[in-house]
Amino acid sequence: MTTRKIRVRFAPSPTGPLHIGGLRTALYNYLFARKHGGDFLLRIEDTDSARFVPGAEEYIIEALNWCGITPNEGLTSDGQVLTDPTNPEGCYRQSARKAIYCKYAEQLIASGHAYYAFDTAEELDALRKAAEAKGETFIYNHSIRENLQTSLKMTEVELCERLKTNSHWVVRFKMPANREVCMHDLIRGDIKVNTATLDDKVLWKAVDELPTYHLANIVDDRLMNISHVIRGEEWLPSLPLHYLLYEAFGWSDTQPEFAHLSLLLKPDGKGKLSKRDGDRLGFPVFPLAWQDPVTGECSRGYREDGYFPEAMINLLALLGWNPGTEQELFSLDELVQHFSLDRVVKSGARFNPDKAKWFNQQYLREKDNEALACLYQTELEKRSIVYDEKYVAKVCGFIKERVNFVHEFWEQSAYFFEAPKTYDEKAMQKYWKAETSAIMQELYQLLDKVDDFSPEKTEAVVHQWIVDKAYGMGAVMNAFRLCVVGASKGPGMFEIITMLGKKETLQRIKAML
RNA sequence: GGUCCGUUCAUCUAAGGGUUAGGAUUCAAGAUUUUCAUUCUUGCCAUAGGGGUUCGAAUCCCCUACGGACUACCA
Repeated sequence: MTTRKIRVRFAPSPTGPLHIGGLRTALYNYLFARKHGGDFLLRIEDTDSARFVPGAEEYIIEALNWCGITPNEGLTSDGQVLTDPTNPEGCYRQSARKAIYCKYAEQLIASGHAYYAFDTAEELDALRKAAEAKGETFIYNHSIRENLQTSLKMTEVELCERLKTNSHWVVRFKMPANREVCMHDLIRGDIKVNTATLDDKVLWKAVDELPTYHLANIVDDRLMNISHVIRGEEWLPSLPLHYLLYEAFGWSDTQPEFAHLSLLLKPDGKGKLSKRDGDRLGFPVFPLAWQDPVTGECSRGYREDGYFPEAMINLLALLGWNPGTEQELFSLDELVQHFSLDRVVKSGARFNPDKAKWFNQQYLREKDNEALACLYQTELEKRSIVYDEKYVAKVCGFIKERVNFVHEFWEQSAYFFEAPKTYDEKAMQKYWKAETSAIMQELYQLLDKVDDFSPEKTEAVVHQWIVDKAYGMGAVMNAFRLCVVGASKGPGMFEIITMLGKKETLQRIKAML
């Protein structure tokens, strides 16, 4: 192992909102960088002009920012570019780096590792169909490139003429006919592929006159001194090409190490997690809500659904990685401390919405009452309910173990702010008997005489009365709860009535008489 | 079809040749509580199948099955 500085990048394509699988990739990159005191850069791979979606880049940056996994180089939260002083290019959006890639594409052609191809999409389509009809697979490689319109069989002069008159050309990589490529992946170990099964990938596109992922990615990783490429498994089949590209450029010595992460799978059924699963099963697949600028279609987000970013990070971290201990709750800093690539799981992980909720619940409970009150206040304001912070904080303390999300607070605590409007039917049937009214009447009179409405005092008085009359704890308290809460739920009754005060408590009993 | 990757409870995962295969989520039961929730206890539930190698295999090798990714002038 060399002492090379650890530098990793998250390199999304701005073709839509960032998926939680992508977010996990970003997280692992971030953790790895911080663990080793390295750099984490954000590079935007916008070389597909056809699929570019306005707003996607901003979305990606905001999502990373929300999770607290911000890059220390490249595009940052406010769209500002943080530049590494040793990187004179200083640009992290690939569309702006066209001239750089152009130079390297030419270098590859000059060295005989790539060539110009003039066939059109239609011609290739026809060839593909013809092969299919014969039951064969069409591969654009050595066996076919000699028969096609390429620079390989043209003289310098012919080529110049052709390039002048025909602007429609691509640059393709000249894949060796039969070579074993031996690769190494930090998660999967050694992998071997024969180039005979590979094709002459397009490196430079004619349609938008931009490089493809393969070229831009290799050039940038080299120029930006990337030491480790941590990316999704969907790139594994391209790894031989990437190895060969490094070799063709003569860059094998500084070639980064690779780690391919398995994909996130659907909670049920077959295949990888998709946007549709979220809609179908009722959970978000995106960190932030997103409205498609073209169709206007809306997708929900974890943030808007009430998840805490800490919970999001925690659950994503454990989906495909484990610390080797039984600890499950990790702050971002703790994750940094414990993270290691060799504890990343090889197999794909099904996403589990239940566990996601559980994580949120854990984090909600750990928050102090004041912080929760602050969040709850905005909910209360929507209902035009005004109470002071201290009261709301106490309410939060009473209910935080009964909910998973802040938006469930109201359902669990409305009775702290207004008298019940309805009474739970099943509870009424169970606890409201023929004699209950009379007992509540007595309770009303009993409490009316108590001036100190502290939990200790009211409890002492009511207990004594129940014992004296031999009414039975359950019979009285459950009915009392129905009067005050309207349902069979909530913390201790004496805590509740202290919060409400004497006047409100008596009114609520009276309403049931 | 081809290439590559993968396969331990329903789900996320631990066990890097020797354990009654462990934990968490979900689900179920019980205890506690004036109710609900919490908490606690318990239960259900797994090494895909078949061959090897070995005194001994979830672990190493091979085959099969299944799953996934890729197979674009998309990333």
